[in-house]
Amino acid sequence: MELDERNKKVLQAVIDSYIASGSPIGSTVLVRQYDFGVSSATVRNIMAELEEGGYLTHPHTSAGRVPTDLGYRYYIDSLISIENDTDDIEDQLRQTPPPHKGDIQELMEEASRFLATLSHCAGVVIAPSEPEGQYKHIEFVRLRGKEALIIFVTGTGTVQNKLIELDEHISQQELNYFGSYLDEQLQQWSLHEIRQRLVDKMREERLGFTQLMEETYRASQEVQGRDAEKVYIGGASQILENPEFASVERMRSLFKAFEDKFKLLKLLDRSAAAEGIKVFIGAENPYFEMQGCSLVVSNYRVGKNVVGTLGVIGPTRMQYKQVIHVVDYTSKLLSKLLGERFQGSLEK
Amino acid sequence: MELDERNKKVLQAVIDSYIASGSPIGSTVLVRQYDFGVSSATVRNIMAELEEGGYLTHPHTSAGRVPTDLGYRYYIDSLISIENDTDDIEDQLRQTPPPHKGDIQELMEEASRFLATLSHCAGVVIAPSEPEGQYKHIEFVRLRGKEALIIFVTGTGTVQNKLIELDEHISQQELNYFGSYLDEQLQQWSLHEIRQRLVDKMREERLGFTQLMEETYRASQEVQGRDAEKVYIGGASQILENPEFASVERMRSLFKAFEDKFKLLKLLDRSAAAEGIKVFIGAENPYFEMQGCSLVVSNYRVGKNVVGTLGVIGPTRMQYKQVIHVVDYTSKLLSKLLGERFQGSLEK
DNA sequence: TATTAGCACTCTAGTAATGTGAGTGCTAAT
DNA sequence: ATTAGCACTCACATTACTAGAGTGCTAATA
Repeated sequence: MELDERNKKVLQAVIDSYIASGSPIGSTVLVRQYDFGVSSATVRNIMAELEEGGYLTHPHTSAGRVPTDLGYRYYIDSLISIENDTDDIEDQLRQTPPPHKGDIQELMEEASRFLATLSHCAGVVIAPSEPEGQYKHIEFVRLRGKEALIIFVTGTGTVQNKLIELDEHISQQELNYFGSYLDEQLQQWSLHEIRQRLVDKMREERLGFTQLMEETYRASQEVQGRDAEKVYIGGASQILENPEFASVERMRSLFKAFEDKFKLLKLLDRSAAAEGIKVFIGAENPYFEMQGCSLVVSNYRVGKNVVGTLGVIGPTRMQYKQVIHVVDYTSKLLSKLLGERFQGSLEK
Repeated sequence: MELDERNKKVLQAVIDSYIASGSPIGSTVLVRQYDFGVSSATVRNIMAELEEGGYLTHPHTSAGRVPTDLGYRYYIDSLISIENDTDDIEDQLRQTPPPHKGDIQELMEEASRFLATLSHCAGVVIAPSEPEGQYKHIEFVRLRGKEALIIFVTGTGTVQNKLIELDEHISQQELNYFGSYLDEQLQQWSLHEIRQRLVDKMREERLGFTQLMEETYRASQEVQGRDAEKVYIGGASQILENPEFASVERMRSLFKAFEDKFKLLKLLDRSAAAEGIKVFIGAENPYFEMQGCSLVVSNYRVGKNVVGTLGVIGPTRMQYKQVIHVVDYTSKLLSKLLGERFQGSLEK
């Protein structure tokens, strides 16, 4: 269904007004607030058309109109760019202290809180996966008995470690030897390649470190995914400020959903592939059965590589314009902050 | 005020019944449920006495009695041990999969969830601080430019790392040299002693590594506290199952409190000193202004050393008997699990 | 003297009755 | 095509009423 210019204007007005007030919008209120140059009766007719088109609904006969998911969709896709009054949020952006450098974990936590504070919704950040899994250094440390620790240091300064158990009784010297052997290899090869080469080496040469290699291989695989699995949720209580979550039942299910971070991960990961900002409205969210929630997601990158996802979860009735702006800003900010760290490692 | 045997029995009955039902307890209901051998009128008189003593209150004139904080206090201190019917919870304990070994972080997360599942409240665990800060190994890794990474490996296999910046341009060889020097020292000295010795050495001998030592010293201090600052909250949504948190306002403030992990940390740490299980009822909680919440805390240890705190946060009206049991059980379980890891390091 | 039966009194929670007002949808006039 | 006018609808708030659980007091009882 095509919308003519006037209908668009009314739809936008209804949604803007509804987002601002939270209660259904009636024709009289609308003409008083916006100046369409027509009477409320005409607006009523237009609204009826929009309802027929599926953009608006009625909670009940004698109530005003409320946007549907489709309405929001249209709003996001076609209407939101018409005007660009994001000055107020721009101010807030400048006033809110940005996440600062430090521990990667802290950075992620702060970023999620940053998102939450500015959007008044829950902020979500998925930790960066190491780009191409380049390691700068691999270290073996003997612990008691058969146990040893493999330490992976990435170019970004992230350190991962994994406890392994060795069958044979390998001395620290031997471990050091193997470690420096690996280090040498690391000068040329990415983790992915090393994995391959390790397996190859194991077949052709019968090195004494067969088992150790095998363990290292496994450990690197596990360690690889570990960071990427981390989901940081900040300011979840922000979302409760919203009147639509006044019902205890909804609140509870929302928080249950937050606790199941794995699902969230899947949800966000799904959108990581595409470029730019994505908005998922209400029932469009596949894994997130929570009704009445929207999602604004983007991803952040280092250089050309997308390394992580971040976004905002809030009620369907959220301040899309501002939230989109905030998410966009944060993703660029995070990319920049991470870029400063990664730079060195890429020129290795 | 002294309570005679019969009054105690009634108080216990009221609290038990109130904990079970959640609604104020009237005299008639009570005599029907428990057999005191007296009529409801007498029970009414007793209740009036108990109210005078401050153990019970009235929500309003024509309602039953509800325990006060003082009532709960008396219940915990004097009444709860009289009977010991924790068989049902014992069953659940056995049926719930215990936290298993693995990453320390995972272990903590699982422990907090374990607590939550069994107590139907929020579970809180504070990560173990390293006992006496013994390090097994210290490693330096050069990154780009002036940056370097110090890696601390504890006897328990926990790895901590800290990014530092060096003024001079120290080569990896020099770093290795200094690292092995430290490693050598570590054979004899605990971190605490090394700290001291580092400072001393810096004064008497004029080693070339002055700045590096200083950085290492600072880093170790920071790293030392880092783990202990971590608060794991599991199953926060469990607490919402409780009817007393039906009000959105209370729910919100509770979750806000959860987000302020630092306060929680203080709150729990305060109780870490004392032995055994501690119960803080309602307004007894100092930093936790949240009304109507109780806290059951214990700590866990490795060998003789208390290394961390764990507990449960729930409504004042919680199943104390069972929760206390669960917290006790979990603290012992965690001590055992950690003990298995630490054992090796202590015999170093 | 402690206990108990009986009864008047209190207060909440739930239900029904009622009114108000915002808002629609239709029709007829412009 | 637009608009004024009007009947109609429905949620929401207010009020009134009732039922019931529970207390606290008093007088009778063992």
